[in-house]
Amino acid sequence: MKGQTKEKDHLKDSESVLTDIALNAQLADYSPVKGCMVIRPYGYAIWENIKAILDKMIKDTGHENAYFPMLIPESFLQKEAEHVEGFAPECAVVTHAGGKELTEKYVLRPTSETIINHMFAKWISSYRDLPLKINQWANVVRWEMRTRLFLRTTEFLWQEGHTCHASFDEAQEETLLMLSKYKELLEEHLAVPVHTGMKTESEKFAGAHSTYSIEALMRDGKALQAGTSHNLAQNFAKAFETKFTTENNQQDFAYQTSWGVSTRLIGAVIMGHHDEIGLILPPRIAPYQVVIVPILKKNDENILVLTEAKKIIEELKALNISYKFDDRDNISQGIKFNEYEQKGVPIRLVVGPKDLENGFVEIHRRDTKSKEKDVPRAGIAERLKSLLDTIQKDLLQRALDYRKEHTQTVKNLDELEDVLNNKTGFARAMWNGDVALEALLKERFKASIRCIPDQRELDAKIIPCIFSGIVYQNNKEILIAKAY
RNA sequence: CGGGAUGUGGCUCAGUUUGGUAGAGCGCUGUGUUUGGGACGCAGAGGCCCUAGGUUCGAAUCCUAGUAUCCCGACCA
Repeated sequence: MKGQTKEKDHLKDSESVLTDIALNAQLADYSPVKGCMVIRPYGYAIWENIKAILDKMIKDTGHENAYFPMLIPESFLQKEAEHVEGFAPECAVVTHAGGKELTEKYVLRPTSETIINHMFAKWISSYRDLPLKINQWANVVRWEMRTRLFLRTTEFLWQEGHTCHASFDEAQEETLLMLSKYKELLEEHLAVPVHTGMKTESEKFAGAHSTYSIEALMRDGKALQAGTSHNLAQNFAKAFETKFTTENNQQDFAYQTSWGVSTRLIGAVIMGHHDEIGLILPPRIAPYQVVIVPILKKNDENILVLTEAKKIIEELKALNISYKFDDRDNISQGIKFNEYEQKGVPIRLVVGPKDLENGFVEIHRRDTKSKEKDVPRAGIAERLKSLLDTIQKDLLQRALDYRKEHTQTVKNLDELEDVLNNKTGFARAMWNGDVALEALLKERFKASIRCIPDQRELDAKIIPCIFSGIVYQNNKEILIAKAY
């Protein structure tokens, strides 16, 4: 009892919500190395589910998986000026191996544009070799000063897509296509609504021509960049001489893209769906969608209960519902209930002797915390299947409603301050594009321009630039928020 | 890299002020009684007290240095 109260109080403290949920739900644990985490089986299962969905999307859009090495010659990073400047401070470097100091140092990949371009240059010679569309699932290392479980760890897992095209427009099309796939992944499967849009110069990827991102809103009112897609144009191709012969027998540099999402998505799910008890998982990525808890009594009734539970399991399997059957007899059901609630299992199905006698079972919905007794045993699998769909939809709707409540249009800095400090969430505004004013946002409000959204909602002829107060039709619409 | 906190059985911590050779709760093992929302009894196992020096007859405790992790800022997916 004491433990329960303590945990609940803990969760109210928003600063430790992420840590508490990740640890309590056994998604991850701290490693002996600063900033690194161990992804535990339950957390990794979520990643595997996300990975399976996205991997199919990637393949369905014509990409192939490959694997490039983790060690990159240090000189590679230096070939692209902006790139080295952006990544040098956060690179871990291998200086010794085989008991000797290395002549050329190796960088643990912070991202793979350089080594991949080195290979692309060898593989591409003609426009007939294009487009070349590669993806890899890998780990990367970025020596961040401050880390948080899932949201920012020293080593993390991700996928990075790298493509080469014969024209800028084709690369641009690819950049936006993958951005839209990310949006689909987040909204349809993780139930996390996102804004798509372009990053400002100061926020774009080091070495890119332009960067697009998906921006999600967490339940604490902060924004999270949940994925990025870059049009690299010819920046890396020029640095690595990734050239091809055109149809007209001219030499041209390849037009490239890169795009990635990481285990940060699990952080997005945690911070996007939770309550005072703990995690709430969307059914489509839950390691198990239903947990079956039998009520055991150490007598003949158990045989009935266990036999019936096994039958239900067969029915769930037939409908492709993933499940966990917890028949441990040394733990009371109360503890089990609490454990699976903290883990965010979408539905709990309780199978007990008294209910079964009357042909009933009991269902508990994690997202609404509602319990339904006397649910007919007959047709339970179909009932659960449709309930899972409902939960998936409701979670997205809940997040959409939350985002709507926490998005305001602001016309001046006072209104912005009110949103950032009191209402929290996104502020939608107009901006004249002045970089100095963007920097002021960070200094004065500790907020940033999350993106120039694709979905415009403001009228540039009416809403003035939030900094200058001037109305001008070429002002850009922006989304401002405090971010992770 | 600054600021703060903390390193004691698997976990959460007490003990440190005032040195005397280590405790509690939970968990774990066995066993019995329980069982429809966090049960209880009995019997057990389990600890280089972060590391290295120093002071002392004697250090978890005092001194010095180091180290690690967490939290808060500057940097970032």
